[in-house]
Amino acid sequence: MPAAQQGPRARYREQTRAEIKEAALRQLADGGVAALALTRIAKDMGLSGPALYRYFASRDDLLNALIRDAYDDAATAMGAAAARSEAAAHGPRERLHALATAYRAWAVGEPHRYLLIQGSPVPGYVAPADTLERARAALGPFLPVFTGGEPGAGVAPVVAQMEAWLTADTAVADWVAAYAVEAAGDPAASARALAGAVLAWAQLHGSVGLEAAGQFTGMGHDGDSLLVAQIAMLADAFALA
Amino acid sequence: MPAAQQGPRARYREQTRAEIKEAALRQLADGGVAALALTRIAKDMGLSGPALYRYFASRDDLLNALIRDAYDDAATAMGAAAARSEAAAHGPRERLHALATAYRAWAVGEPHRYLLIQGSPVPGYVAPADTLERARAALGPFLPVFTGGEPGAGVAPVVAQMEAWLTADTAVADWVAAYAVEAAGDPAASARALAGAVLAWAQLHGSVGLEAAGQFTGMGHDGDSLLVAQIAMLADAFALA
DNA sequence: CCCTGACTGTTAGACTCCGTAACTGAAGTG
DNA sequence: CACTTCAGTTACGGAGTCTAACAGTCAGGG
Repeated sequence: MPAAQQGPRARYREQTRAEIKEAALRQLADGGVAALALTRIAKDMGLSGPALYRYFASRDDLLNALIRDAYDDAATAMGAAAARSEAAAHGPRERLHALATAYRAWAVGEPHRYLLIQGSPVPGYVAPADTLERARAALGPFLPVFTGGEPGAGVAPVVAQMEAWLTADTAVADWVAAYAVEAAGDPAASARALAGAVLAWAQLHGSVGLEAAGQFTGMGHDGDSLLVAQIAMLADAFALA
Repeated sequence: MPAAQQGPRARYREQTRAEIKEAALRQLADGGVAALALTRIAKDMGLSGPALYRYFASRDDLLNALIRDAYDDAATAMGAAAARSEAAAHGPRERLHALATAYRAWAVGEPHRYLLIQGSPVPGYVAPADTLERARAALGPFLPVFTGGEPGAGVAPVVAQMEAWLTADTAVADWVAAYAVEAAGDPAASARALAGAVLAWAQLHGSVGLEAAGQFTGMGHDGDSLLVAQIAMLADAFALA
C-alpha cells in the first residue's frame, strides 16, 4: 500500500516517522537500546520533546516499529538470497550455505538491529502477533532446503518432535507448506524441513549472535569460518547433497 | 580470602553488598536489565536512595559485580559437571553431553543471569580484564573433551585458524594447556581442543541463548532435544568416541 | 576510658528522561 | 470562507542516576 496518493498530510507524516526511525537507529547503533531516548531524537531533529508523541505513542511503540522494520529487512534479505541461490540451480547444501552466509551478512552488518530482534527481550515482553509472522518470513527460505534430506540418528528426535508440532499447530503447518512446496502433504518431509530450519536457526544464532554481541573481538578466528563449520555439520546431519 | 576476621565493619559491609545484589537479581529476574533501579533496591531494603552508593560506585558497578558473580557461578557449575563426568569415567562424547546439559541447566535455570553475560552488551562496553579470565574458566572444561578427536573436513578450517591463534596469543595457549593437559606441547591436539571448545560454545549459545531469550515459547519442541541434536552433530564432526 | 576519625546513613538538589495536559497556529477540507 | 484536524509548543509530574553537604555511630588508638 503505497502512501503516495494518501494526501500531502499523510505523506509528510510518514516522512517524519521515517526520519525519527533513522535517528533512532543511529542512537541504537552507538549506545544500544538503553541509549535510545526520545528527547534526544527530538533535539537532533530540532523538535522539542513531546512533539514525537504525535508520531509514536511511546518509546516502546517506536521500538516495536524498529523491530518490525528489522524483521522485514531481514526477511527480504533472506528472500533475495534464496532467489539468487535458486536461480543458480544450487544443490541443497550450497543453498544452505548461501542462506547462512546471507543471514550472517545481514546480522553483522547491522548488529544492533540483529540484537534488537534476537537479543535479550524484557521478561514480560510478548511480541505482537505480526512479529511471529515476520520471523517466519525470515526463516522460511531455510525450509525447502531440508525436504530431501535424510536426518541422521543425532537429529532424529528433533524431527519426531517437529512432526508432532506440525499436527498440533496448523499455522506452523501452513508456514511449512508455503515455503517447502515439495513437502506439501508429506508429513515426514514437512517434519524434516521444520527440524532443519529450526536447527539452522539455532546454529546460526550460535555464531552470529555471539559475533553480533561482540564476543569474538580479539579472538583468533573469523565468524565466517565458524559459521561455515556449523552449517557443514548441519548439512552432514541431514546428509544434504 | 575469607572476610571473616576482617573486623566486624568489613563483614557487615560485605553482607550488605550481598543483600543489595540479591535484591538486584530479583529485579533482574522480572523486568530485565532495564528494570534494575538503585532507588527501588534501596526502597526494598528500607534505605533511602543514595545510601547504596556507599556500596557500589554506580549502577554499572553493581551490574559488573553481578556479571562477575554470574561468570563465577557458571564456572563452578561447569567445573562440578566436569568432575562428575570425569569420576564416572565417561568417554569424550558422553562428557561433552554432560557438560552441555549442565551448561543449559544453568542457563535456563537463571535466564536473566545468562543473558547478563551472553546477551546484548552496550556497544561501547569493554569487559573488565578479569571477565575474560572468568569466561575461560567457564568454558575450560570443554577443552579436554576434544583433544583426542579427529576433526572432519567441515571443521578443519576452524582448527587451522585455532592453531594460528595459539601461536599468536600465549594467554590462550596457557589456558588450553591448563585444561587440556593431555594436549600440552602438542600443537595439533591443542588446536583441536580449542576449535572444539569454541564450536561447542557457539553450538550451545545457539539453542540455549534462544531458549533463555524466550524465543522457543509456544514452539513444539523442548530446548533439551535441540541441544542434544546440536552436540551430537559436533561430536560427529570430531568423531568423538 | 575517652576521643578521634572513618564509615554509614540522611536530606536537598541538579540533571535526564518518559509521558500528559493544555494551548496555539497553520495547514487541509467541506 | 469557515471549520476542523493536526503538528507543534510550553508547563508539569514522576522516576531514575548521581553529587554534595550534613549527622549520627561505632571501632580502635592514645
